[in-house]
Amino acid sequence: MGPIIGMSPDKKAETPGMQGERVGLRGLCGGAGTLPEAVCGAASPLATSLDRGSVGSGGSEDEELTNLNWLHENLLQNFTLGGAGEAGAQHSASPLFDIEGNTGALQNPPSSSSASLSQRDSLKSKPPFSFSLLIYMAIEQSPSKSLPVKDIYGWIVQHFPYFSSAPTGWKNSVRHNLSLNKCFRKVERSLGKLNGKGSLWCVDPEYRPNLIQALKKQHFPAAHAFCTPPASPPPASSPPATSPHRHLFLQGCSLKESDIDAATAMMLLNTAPGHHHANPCDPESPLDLSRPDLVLVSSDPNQDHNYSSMALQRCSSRSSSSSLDDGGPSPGHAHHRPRTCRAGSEGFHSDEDDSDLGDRDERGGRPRPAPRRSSSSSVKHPAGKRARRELTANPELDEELKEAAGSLLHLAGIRTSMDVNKRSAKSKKLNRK
DNA sequence: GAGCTGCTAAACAGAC
DNA sequence: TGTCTGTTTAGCAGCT
Repeated sequence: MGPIIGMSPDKKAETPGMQGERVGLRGLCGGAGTLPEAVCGAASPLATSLDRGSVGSGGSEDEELTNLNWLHENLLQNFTLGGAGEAGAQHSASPLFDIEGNTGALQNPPSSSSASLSQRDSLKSKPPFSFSLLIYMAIEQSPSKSLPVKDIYGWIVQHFPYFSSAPTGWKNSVRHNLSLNKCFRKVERSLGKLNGKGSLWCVDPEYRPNLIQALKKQHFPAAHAFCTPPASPPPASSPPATSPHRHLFLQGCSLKESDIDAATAMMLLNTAPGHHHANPCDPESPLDLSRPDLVLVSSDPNQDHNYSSMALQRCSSRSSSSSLDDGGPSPGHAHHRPRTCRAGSEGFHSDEDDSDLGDRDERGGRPRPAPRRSSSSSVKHPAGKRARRELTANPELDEELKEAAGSLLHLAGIRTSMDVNKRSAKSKKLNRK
């Protein structure tokens, strides 16, 4: 996978403030970077960045420091503030949350220091994340693990004020990413689409590891902020986009600092105990979020674990390219449609057999989508997928179905992926011998 | 230099 | 009708 650092080094003259953050995280963490590895190292990147950020705010900080500031200001602030910082997060000049948990920082007007000036400047900088990661973060931070495009916009704008003043082209990019990126799946919003147009978008669990790995590669130091619980819990009325942090705080502290990075932080969003909950803040959500069985992407840790375990295994067995788009499944794994969720349904892939009929495009086996203007049909697909996914959300039932389907297909002479896996395993063993 | 990846812009059509 | 949404294509640039 290529430059996942995203917001790729600019090709054009962009909004002011871009030049300072051009170096990006790669510049930070690159071995040849001007900053020592300690900045990106596992020892205490957060403290380092904070120290540097605070020290460097007054003077001849280089671009890397600017980036650290950016990380500090944008991410630490927005993430650690959580729901409590909702109002503040909407304003680029919102005060930082003290990493030590001291909310006293909230009392200090940001305009009182020179650092706040740089904060405001950097907040208008383009974040060093690719759109796919931004979307991923937005979706992952939603309680329902699914968001409509509009909410994704909102999340991005809220957490990255750069986009609030940026030309609207980025929205096109977001939509483009949602459509094109296999990591994101469209979900039927509800029966009848009572709540506006568009669908919900969720992260394909199968590709979540890819996204996580992409985040990992960013060495997102601010993720360590997830370890720092806020002094006061966010209000219950905290918006869905930030509420998951509460869970993050709960679990993050038990982890080694060195083990925590953006990826794990994001994972914690999903694995924090008791994470699954309804979305009280999203009355519009037609999904009954309190019922994980109805939620396409379950937020239940166990469910999700089972749900994506196979995908994880597969992803781990895949090439380490960590491509968001195409780090995807090996050719052996049928992926007829990018958004088709196959995670957790290994061996129950009757759809795989009928799929792959279409040719794949040049990018890593992603099937070329249906002819143009097929959006309506593609929208209808998730229903079947959802049903399948809901079935697979129950491991026992899933196993039964797998076996039943496997038996039927076996009788019919169709080799299921389960069989394929078994055979491949056998063949591997034989080959080793 | 090729291939891959990501970003951007544009066009188009359907849904609301 | 206008806006939003989703899809697709194309071009460009950076990285490996």
